[in-house]
Amino acid sequence: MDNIEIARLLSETADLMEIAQEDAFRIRSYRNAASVIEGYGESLQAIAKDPSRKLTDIGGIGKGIAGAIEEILARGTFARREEMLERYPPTALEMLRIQGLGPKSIRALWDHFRVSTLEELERLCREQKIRELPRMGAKLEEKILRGIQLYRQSAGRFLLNFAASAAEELSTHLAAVDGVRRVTPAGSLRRGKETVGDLDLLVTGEGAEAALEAFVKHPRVHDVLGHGVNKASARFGLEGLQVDVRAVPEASFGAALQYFTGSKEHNVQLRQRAQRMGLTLNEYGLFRVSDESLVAAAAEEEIYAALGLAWIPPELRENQGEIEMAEKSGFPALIEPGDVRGDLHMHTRESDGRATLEEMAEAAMALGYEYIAVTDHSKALAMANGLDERRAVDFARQVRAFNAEQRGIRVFSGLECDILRDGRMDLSEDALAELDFVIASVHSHMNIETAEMTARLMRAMESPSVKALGHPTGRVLLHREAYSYDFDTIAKEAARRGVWMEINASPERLDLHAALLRRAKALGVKFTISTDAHHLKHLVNMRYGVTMARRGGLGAADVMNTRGAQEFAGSIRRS
DNA sequence: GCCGTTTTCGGCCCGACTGTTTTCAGTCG
Repeated sequence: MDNIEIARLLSETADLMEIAQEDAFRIRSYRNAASVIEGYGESLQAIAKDPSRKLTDIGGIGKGIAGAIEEILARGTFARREEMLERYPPTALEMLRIQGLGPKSIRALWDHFRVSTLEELERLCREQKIRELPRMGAKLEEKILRGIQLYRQSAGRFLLNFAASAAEELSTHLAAVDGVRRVTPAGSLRRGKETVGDLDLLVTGEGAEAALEAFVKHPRVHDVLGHGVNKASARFGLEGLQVDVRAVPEASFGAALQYFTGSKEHNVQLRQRAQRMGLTLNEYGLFRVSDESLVAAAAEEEIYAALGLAWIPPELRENQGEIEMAEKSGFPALIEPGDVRGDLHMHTRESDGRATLEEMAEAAMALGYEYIAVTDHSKALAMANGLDERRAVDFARQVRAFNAEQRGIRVFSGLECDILRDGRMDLSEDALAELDFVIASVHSHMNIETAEMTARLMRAMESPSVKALGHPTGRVLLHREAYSYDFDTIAKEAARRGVWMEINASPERLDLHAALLRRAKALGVKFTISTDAHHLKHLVNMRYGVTMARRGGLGAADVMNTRGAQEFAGSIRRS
């Protein structure tokens, strides 16, 4: 039982307690504990086992929740959660994910209709029954129907970091089997797609068949859907991510990797190309049609080369013009994780982060960064304890003192300043001018009309302090659509003013995405890649942002935080 | 349920929008 799962059980229970309308502060304690545990560096299981340690020494965990955690570690659940699940169906948790439905409405629906499935809820909306309840009407029925639709679209897909950590866990497990030569993720995970439907793992070596056996016996693998000598499929973890493990002969590894990496559309194009050349391509290799002789199979590079193409980075294999590029000129070098020299968006305890400035700086230094910008929220985000003018200026002073100590990393004082509804900055220009690096972000009024949102962002960029637009589309993967504005207009203006666009590396956002990155780059925009870390452990999410940049065809030169500290400092200096 | 203390009980974050109302509850961030 790892920390993430403990956190999930606590947070789930908090959701159910909310439906049960229990004391709001008690619920908050559960949520707070869940968030602390999720970001906690050490395994709670290890701490619980160690007689010299106490769970209650962790801030946010008191006697009650420590008891719950011990119960979870002993038997996988705890009394209050079980009690809640008896009162409300597990679908109540699903309903909470539907936008527009909150705990009170779910409670009312349950009390009056005993709604226990999404299908029933959908039917009640269509039959216009919801409006029979107090304070509920036609608009809400429509909103719920839209919400259910969005929920269904996102169901069965998983965030990139979830798929990556599942892949790592399983790869380690399978690589330990005797005779296994290598375990390689393929599919949308290898392409770095924002969300992953299922996970493909290729295993080579004499032990490959034994690895399939080990896979289906893994403690977190269940619901085995199929298990032969070449392939095993099953579900992984509580979330039920489908995983396909394939045993692949070493001699055709390249062909298999190419085939199972996809995308489907990319592969269709490749096969058509092969056909035109009198060749045929499948997961076993590239063959001559005339005499069925093998042309290439062992390595991807050989296959692409035999098709007259430069090797195509997996992130680009989406049939978006990459084949034409591979045919003509090949690719300019894409940005690599090692190119990034600093992280320019993170939060500390000053607002809604979990660590201090010093802790963040130290962790960033351990990652090899030369500099960071600490960018807490501004006061409009009251729930995040955002900074007002006085605190922002104090903070800048604090950062100057930190830098004076020469601790081996440079910190830029920053702010993620809210863009108010009318496009004004949340803090005065005087206060913003004290800071080194101001990101402007939208966190409210996200459903306004296209024209109004466009004007709002245009006005935000008028502030001379604004250096970058944070999470520029505002999308939250599997949860919320991007807000609507004229992207080209904003990108052009950003390019003209030298305002950079952020690639937010948080796996929930990955914002901007590939298509908009291409568009913005073509319009002359420069970018930053930053993690938006709220915990120390979020700092490692940088790699997902780099993946996104690669998918958008960016090189190191397009990204400002690949510059060394000196040069970067020069680029944010006020003229 | 946690925390911190003026140490065992009181405080814990809040503003705005939406859709439903006719003064506000529920949701969201």
